[in-house]
Amino acid sequence: MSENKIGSYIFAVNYLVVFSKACEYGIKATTYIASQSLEERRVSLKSIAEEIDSPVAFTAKILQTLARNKIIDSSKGPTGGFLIEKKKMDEIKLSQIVSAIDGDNIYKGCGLGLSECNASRPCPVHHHFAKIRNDLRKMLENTSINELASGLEVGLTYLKR
Amino acid sequence: MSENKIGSYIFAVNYLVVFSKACEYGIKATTYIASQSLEERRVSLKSIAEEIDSPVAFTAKILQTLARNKIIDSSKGPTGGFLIEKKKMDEIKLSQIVSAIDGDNIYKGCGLGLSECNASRPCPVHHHFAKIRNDLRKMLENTSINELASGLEVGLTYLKR
DNA sequence: CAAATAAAGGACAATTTTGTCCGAAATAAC
DNA sequence: GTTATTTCGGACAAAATTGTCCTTTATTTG
Ligand code: FES
Ligand code: FES
Repeated sequence: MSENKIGSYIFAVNYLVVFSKACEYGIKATTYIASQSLEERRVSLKSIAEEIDSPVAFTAKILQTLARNKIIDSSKGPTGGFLIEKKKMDEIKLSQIVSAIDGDNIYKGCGLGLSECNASRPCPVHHHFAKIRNDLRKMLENTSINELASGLEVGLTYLKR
Repeated sequence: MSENKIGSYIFAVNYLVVFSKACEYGIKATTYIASQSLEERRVSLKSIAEEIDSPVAFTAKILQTLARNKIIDSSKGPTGGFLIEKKKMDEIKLSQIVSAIDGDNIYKGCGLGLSECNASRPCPVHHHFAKIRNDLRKMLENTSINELASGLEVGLTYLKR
């Protein structure tokens, strides 16, 4: 992380963030749970946090949100843990995870923070921006958890470094 | 802004943020200053903040940073204010503003927060993500302030609403 | 039924980002 | 030189996000 000064204060940089931390953890957790569900294994909070390299308690909050949104299935008690039904894996898209965690009305925002992105009254970067944002939206809507989990299972992708 | 619950707390959502607020204000301010500089007018902090609809004191910090980075020119005293030399406008790209405010090593980050984005050890979304991030980088590197300022001057684009 | 286990949930703490306030320094006009 | 104006810079405050701790609730096993 580079440090840069703005006025008197220093603030550490968060890259060209697209997802919040909560979302990052949510996507990674869901992917990991799915990959284990492919093998009929329920996974515990602890093992998830370890596998995706995330703070345990914070991850718990996110999993609760995902469970309330029926994206993942949770059960308490011994042998409990998290699971995703195989038949649902193809239906669950990245966009749903993002919506569950960061709320709806996502892709709508103006790149320069205008209260509304509107092509008939565009901000200076609208034309440049809209295409990229649209590509991102499409990508999120077209990418299924099944796809991500498969890549992980086969050892093609990784969840930590 | 939608409200969404994560666990016990409620947090307001910041869209699929790409720029920080500081960056947004920086881009808008620079664009406005440039559009006025095309007409040989220096502009004051106050008028900038008003025109781009941003908090005055916070905007001041950002303008200071941009001035230190020689992206804009500032002068004190009566008749003082901010200015961009016409001959520099073609050279100043969005990427420079972003770097000045949010620091360097921007476009490098992994979409899922891995410590490093690495194609030979990719995260599950790397393949989907890299293209979008690259498009964004190119866009920022190719868009000049002159271009943005011209659109604004002609009344094709807007800075608030 | 008791004990052990694991998620749910509430309260709270740390950090980061955003935003404010106010005096200092520079400069132009008188 | 004094005054008015405008940016600079430091300290501080608020808000949002990220992260922790601890108690409760559900469930399995013996
Ligand atoms: S109006 Fe700014 S991105 Fe569309
Ligand atoms: S490794 Fe995650 S985006 Fe490249």
